[in-house]
Amino acid sequence: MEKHVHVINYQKVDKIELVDDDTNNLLALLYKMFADPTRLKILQVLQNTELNVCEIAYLLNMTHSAISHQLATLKMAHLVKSKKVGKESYYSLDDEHIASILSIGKEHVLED
Amino acid sequence: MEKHVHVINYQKVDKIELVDDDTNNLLALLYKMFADPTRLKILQVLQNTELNVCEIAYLLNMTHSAISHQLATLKMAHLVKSKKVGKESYYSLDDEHIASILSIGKEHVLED
DNA sequence: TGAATATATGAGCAACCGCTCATATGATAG
DNA sequence: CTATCATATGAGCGGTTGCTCATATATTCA
Repeated sequence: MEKHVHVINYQKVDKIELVDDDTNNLLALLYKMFADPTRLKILQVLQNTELNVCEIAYLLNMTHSAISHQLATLKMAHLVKSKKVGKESYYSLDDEHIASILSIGKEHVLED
Repeated sequence: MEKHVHVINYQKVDKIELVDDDTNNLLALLYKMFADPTRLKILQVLQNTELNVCEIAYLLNMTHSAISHQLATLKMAHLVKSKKVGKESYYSLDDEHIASILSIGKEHVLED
């Protein structure tokens, strides 16, 4: 870290409170789930209805393996949940904030 | 892509419309800006007031270079803007959706 | 002009990420 | 049981990212 005297307005700056690091890392982890086109598409198609791995792979035109990996990631982040029905696993959204986050993002993207 | 016959409910699935890829990639790019703890902190401190590079580096306890790089990234994504005042560059938020996205994320993180 | 300060920027590197491929697990049907 | 299908999972590889370090640019002041 540098040791110079800098142009810092301490009166202004020292009033600013930072979110604690743990919360911040969790936040970053959450947004990271939305930061990949594949995961975004998965979350989008699950907004309509629950789907199994085959159906998602078919919709996104990707391998089952790739989809399964991403679903595991999304599940760890508590954004989707799954239920077994026979051989298939049906996935659905597990968070009521997902739709809000997606729609605010879309507002930003579409207004340029 | 696999060639098997899968358990796909086409009646259900073929009704689902995907967002076009360009929009989707832009969306992912936007969320990527929130997916890093350093950038998150920068956006958080700028919610209070405009700040120069030194002030942000001081608040986050990081080098000026690291902060400057991240600010350039955030500027490219149109999330912050800057104005020159003498030797200093003052950065501020450049998007009214940032606060919304941050607060919804916080709701998700804090309710576990 | 020259020194000092504030910021920007390029190169480089370790760590991470998203895919593929191979393989394992688990369920159902014969 | 065995074969098959659906999914899960581990290893590994190429591309990306976020930092550091060195350097460049820009502004102010003596």
